Amino acid sequence: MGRAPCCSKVGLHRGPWTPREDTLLVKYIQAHGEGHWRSLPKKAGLLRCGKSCRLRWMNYLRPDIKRGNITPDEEDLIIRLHSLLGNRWSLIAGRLPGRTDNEIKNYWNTHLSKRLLSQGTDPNTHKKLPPDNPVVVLFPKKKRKNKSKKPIEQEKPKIHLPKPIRFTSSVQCTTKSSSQGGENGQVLVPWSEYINDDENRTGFLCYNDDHDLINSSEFECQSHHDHDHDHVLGAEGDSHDSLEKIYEEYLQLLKTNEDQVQLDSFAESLLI
DNA sequence: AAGGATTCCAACCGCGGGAGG
DNA sequence: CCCTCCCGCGGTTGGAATCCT
Repeated sequence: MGRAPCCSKVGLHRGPWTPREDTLLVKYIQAHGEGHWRSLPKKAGLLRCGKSCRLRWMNYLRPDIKRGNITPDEEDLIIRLHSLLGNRWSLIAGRLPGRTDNEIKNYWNTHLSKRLLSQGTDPNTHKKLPPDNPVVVLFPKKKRKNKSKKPIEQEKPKIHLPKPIRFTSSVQCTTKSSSQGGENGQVLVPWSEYINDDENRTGFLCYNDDHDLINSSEFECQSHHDHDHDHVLGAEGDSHDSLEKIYEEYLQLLKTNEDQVQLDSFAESLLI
């Protein structure tokens, strides 16, 4: 007998979220906090399943999401963490302030894996491909209907690490200065219009003409986050050093778990 | 300009694991 | 233990946007 679906699909909205749905979700979470996703939609007045609400919040509406291009430093860190951790996107995302696992996964699949291949590196093993034996990688051209589960998973080192820590972002604010209207017809909705914010946060949800959320990241550091990691992140504008420190921190963790960990040769070479 | 091909990413799906009864 | 519920994760998909011919 199969597992029951997470929620009844009958009568529930699917597909892209509307600004109104975003508003309802943000308001509810601000008032009641995250969690209890299963019951959240009903209480919030949303015709969505809990998973959909959670995903929308985690990947799009959270105030600490950093939107915009992945920087070269972030790319470098993603590649190096992927070489150590494999497709553990949530772990990788946990070390990239303001980035979500979904975003990193998408970026890897659409940009980084292809770039590694073009550079003659196997994106799965991070080893150099033999030049006389080019691997033909079949990127799915379009819409595979075959829903068969993933094939044999590649061997990856078992790494026992603490749960990833989400960093709240203190990202450079591109729209903060334009208090009511963004550029190019963007509509900036102050966060305070969505929520009763008693945490003294500032920022906006930024919608364009088509009501697409462009940016919701313009927040100062929030009160309830791990201050022990603030120094790791460092000050704004010091992202390169911060990312380096994060990577160093990972290496340190790996060193302390050497008896549990079988690193692949690439990771081992990094530890020397 | 048209329309087919490709890219990109938000959203969905199913599974596994932890917590609690 | 076993079962159920819930959450979070990683793989996959749909379709809008963009590119190409």
